[in-house]
Amino acid sequence: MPSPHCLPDSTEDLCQPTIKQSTSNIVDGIDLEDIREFARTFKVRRLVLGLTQTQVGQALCATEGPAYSQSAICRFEKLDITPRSALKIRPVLENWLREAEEKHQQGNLQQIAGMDFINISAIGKIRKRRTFFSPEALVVLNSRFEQSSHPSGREINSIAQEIGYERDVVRVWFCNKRQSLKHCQSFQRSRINLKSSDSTEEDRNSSSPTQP
Amino acid sequence: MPSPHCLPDSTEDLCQPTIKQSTSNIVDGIDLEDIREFARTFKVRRLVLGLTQTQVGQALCATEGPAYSQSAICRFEKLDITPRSALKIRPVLENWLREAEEKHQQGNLQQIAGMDFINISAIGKIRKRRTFFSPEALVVLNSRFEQSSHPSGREINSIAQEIGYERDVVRVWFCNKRQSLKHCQSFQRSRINLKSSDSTEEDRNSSSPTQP
DNA sequence: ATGCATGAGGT
DNA sequence: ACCTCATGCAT
DNA sequence: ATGCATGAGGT
DNA sequence: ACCTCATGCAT
Repeated sequence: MPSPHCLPDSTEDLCQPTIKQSTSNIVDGIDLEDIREFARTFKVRRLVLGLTQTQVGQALCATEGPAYSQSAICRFEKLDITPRSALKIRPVLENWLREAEEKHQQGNLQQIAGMDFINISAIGKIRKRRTFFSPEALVVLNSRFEQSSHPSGREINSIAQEIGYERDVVRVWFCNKRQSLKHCQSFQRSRINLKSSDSTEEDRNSSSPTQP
Repeated sequence: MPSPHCLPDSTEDLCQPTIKQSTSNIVDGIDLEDIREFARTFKVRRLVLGLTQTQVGQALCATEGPAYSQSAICRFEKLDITPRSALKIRPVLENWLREAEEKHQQGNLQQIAGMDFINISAIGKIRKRRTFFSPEALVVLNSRFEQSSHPSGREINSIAQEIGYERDVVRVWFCNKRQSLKHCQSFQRSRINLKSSDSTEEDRNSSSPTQP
């Protein structure tokens, strides 16, 4: 398990970079380059089979082992996941792909993708409807986040009241915001690149937005 | 040429839908299904060659015929273009692909992608730096756009002043906003779908955002 | 492809 | 009662 | 992949 | 002087 609590309010630092953003080739004894190559060929072979990410996800539901959603497959192909996650998903996709290609060799063109599901939901708890924040609310949320990424309970109450959304929805927004920021380490990395020799253009066009 | 001026301020209507969003199979005598299939196999074969969209774009620069940027290739593969555009790009990609695969059959693995360009810019006019609008400015712009998608010269002046950006940058924002909206026709199309029979849940969770 | 929601596991 | 992390649903 | 910029062609 | 449309650059 990695160390906990490594976001000390400065918008810097990172815990679990995604593979895509990692520059090194081996992390925690995991060969990232190997995973990168598999992700690439997986995508090619999936497309050759003529299948969408959604279809693969449905097909996985029909197998014995663990299943993954379209979202997970999308993130795997983009390498938008931590090495640890990739290590879990990879064998599942690998095994499924092998079997799918075998069936394809024979003529079972129909049997590869899972049947179109008759969405058997309506079982168990109903999931809360997704909240959409208005642009105005997002302005407030983001500016509050810049002030403090870990607002206290009282602060959350006040923010929720200000923008007119449920308290818990605001709390979760901060959780998700923190989580997504962790995957954004590559922010401002290679800056000293080769450019035009003079700095004239650099000065001429200040990118400061407020200048009425 | 299609009819001009078909955005009568109601956020409805559409002139040039993209192929992706078109539901019919033939438009203006162009076989969309045919283009869809080519786009799919183009992507597969590009990936089999191990090339990125960027590399294809660079390779096209090295050929005689017309060249296209990575952006154009991306939009073609996603079918995020009008049928008319697709008809222009398609033969270019088709010819390039054939030649690339021939070279690949022989062993010229290196010669397929264009050489890494030593970006010979700094010739001719310098392009204006891209403007980034702050979330606050976007809130204003979008609300003004809802009021009127074709603000007069005076109105543009006043908006520019209000948000503190150059007048022309604001004008162009409205142009681009109108343009991108045209490609968004599929907004609210299939609404009468099969759902849970009762309407209880429909009422319980009003999606109106402001409810403090 | 991505933003909000869930749930397991932890303090 | 909060958090993180992996992951999914619905867009 | 996508938002702002450019330029051709048009009123 | 405005517009649309196709397209590119830089993110």
